[in-house]
Amino acid sequence: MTLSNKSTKKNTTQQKHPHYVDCDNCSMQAICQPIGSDNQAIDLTNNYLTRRVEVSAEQSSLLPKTPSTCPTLFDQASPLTAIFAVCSGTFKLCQKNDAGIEKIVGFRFPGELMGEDALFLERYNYSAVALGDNSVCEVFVEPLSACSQLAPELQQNLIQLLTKQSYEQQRNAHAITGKKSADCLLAAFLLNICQRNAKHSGSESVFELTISRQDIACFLGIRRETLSRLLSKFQHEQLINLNGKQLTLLSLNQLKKLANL
Amino acid sequence: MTLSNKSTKKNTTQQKHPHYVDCDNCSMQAICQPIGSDNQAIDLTNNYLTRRVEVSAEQSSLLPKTPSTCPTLFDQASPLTAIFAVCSGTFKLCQKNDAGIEKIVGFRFPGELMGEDALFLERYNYSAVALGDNSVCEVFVEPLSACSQLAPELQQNLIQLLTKQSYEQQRNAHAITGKKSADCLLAAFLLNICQRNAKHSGSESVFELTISRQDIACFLGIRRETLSRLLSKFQHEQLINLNGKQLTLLSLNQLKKLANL
DNA sequence: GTTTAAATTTGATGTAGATCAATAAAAGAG
DNA sequence: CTCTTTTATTGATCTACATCAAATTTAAAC
Repeated sequence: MTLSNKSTKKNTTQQKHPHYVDCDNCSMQAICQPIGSDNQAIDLTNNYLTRRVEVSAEQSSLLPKTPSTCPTLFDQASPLTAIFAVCSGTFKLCQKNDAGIEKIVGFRFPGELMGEDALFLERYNYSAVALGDNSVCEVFVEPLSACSQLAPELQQNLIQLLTKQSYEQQRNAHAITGKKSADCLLAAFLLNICQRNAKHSGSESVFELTISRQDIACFLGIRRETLSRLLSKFQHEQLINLNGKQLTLLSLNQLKKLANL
Repeated sequence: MTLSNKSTKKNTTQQKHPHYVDCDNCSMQAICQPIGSDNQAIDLTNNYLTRRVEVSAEQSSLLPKTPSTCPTLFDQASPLTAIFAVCSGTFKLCQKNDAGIEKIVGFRFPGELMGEDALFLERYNYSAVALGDNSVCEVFVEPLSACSQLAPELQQNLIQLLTKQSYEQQRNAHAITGKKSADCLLAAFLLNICQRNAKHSGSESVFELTISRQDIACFLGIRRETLSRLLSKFQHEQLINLNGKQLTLLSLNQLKKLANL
């Protein structure tokens, strides 16, 4: 187990999110494990890594709830200081275009990265907002860069991480874009989020949907009314079941058929 | 000038594409220039780089014209051997999903990369097809990898290249996805391709459109009939002019307004 | 608990773009 | 050059989704 005592303590004080990701299933793994496979492995990670930092709505509970005090991990266009891996909870990634119109460009679940695509411009490409009480691992870029100059293996791992991310990014984009009908789009989305959460939620077909209808609709590029109608339709057709926030996919096969066609 | 004599010769024997990209404007630059800024710079590039390879429809002119003999640079799912930069011409990138439905996931213009996102899986994620008579620079991955083990600076440059690509990829995706109306989508697309070609075509508002209507429509996710109607509408509204393959954007401002809203 | 506000669902109607169908214009073949 | 095939444009209709509007549920505030 790679967690420090401090982190474990945090885990016991807050039980709302039982689904912490294993380090083994985390995309950050390439750069946050001690390098070298022998017994004399050096652990450089202390220089740049902080594990399980909480990012919660409660952090700012004393302040009035305005958009500016919402639980934002980092803001679009601000200078890159660290890249993050989600430990628990869900984040939404928002991007404003030149015209100032805000769009949700993605969601991040445990084991997934945020901010790593800012390494080029050294400014974040989107804002990351916590949906509920979340936690993240934080990798500070400056010391990471310094360490990777010294350790070729770390640098190699960083390349591996970046190429993997590039691939994942494209794959997720492809899962959504180019779907014609809204049915198709929604089916693809539901399958996508359940699959991405399968490893730590324990099931491929059950997921706690903390994302609001508004946010899902915005991400998919449809109206919330349309989304609502479709969810109802899917439920009537026994494709899914929605019980509060608990989403269950009842027929993976039928959903896949819908999503691919 | 960084081109070899051989390359320059090729340039004179084939005049159909006057718009070869400058190496200075090419995304491959980080890894295809001699490293070290001093006079004793070593040139490792001979080990893995071949400049200006032609990829043309004419290559296979003796064979019957079937889809299988079309000028494909590489095929989706085949093992990664090299990554490419476009020197001249236009490529379309096609991707088949699990259901076997083919989609155009992008176009590549001079100075842009192809196949670099295959470094993780070591298999190409899409097929690259030349539209007309094109040329590319070819970087063989195995020797590149070997060289980068020896030269930390090259490895650093490779990281830079990958992070830049990740950023560009996301930016281009964002330019297209999430646009509601087809007008908006088309305006964004026209601006995008003209901008990406501005440096080597010499103009931000003129572009030789070698891509077929079918391919554009497929990429944008609309029907060719709709595309046709929109192009006619744009022409009536004096937003663009189409003369054969010559596309001219008549009002960048109005197009931008259309694209952003 | 009650009250208020926000989020979600359901209903009625309008419109953008798909689909079907027919020309028209380019591009190849001989 | 003519003939054939492919690609692009224009027209008529149909449908999925957006939009406007109201009801209902859920969550937050007190």
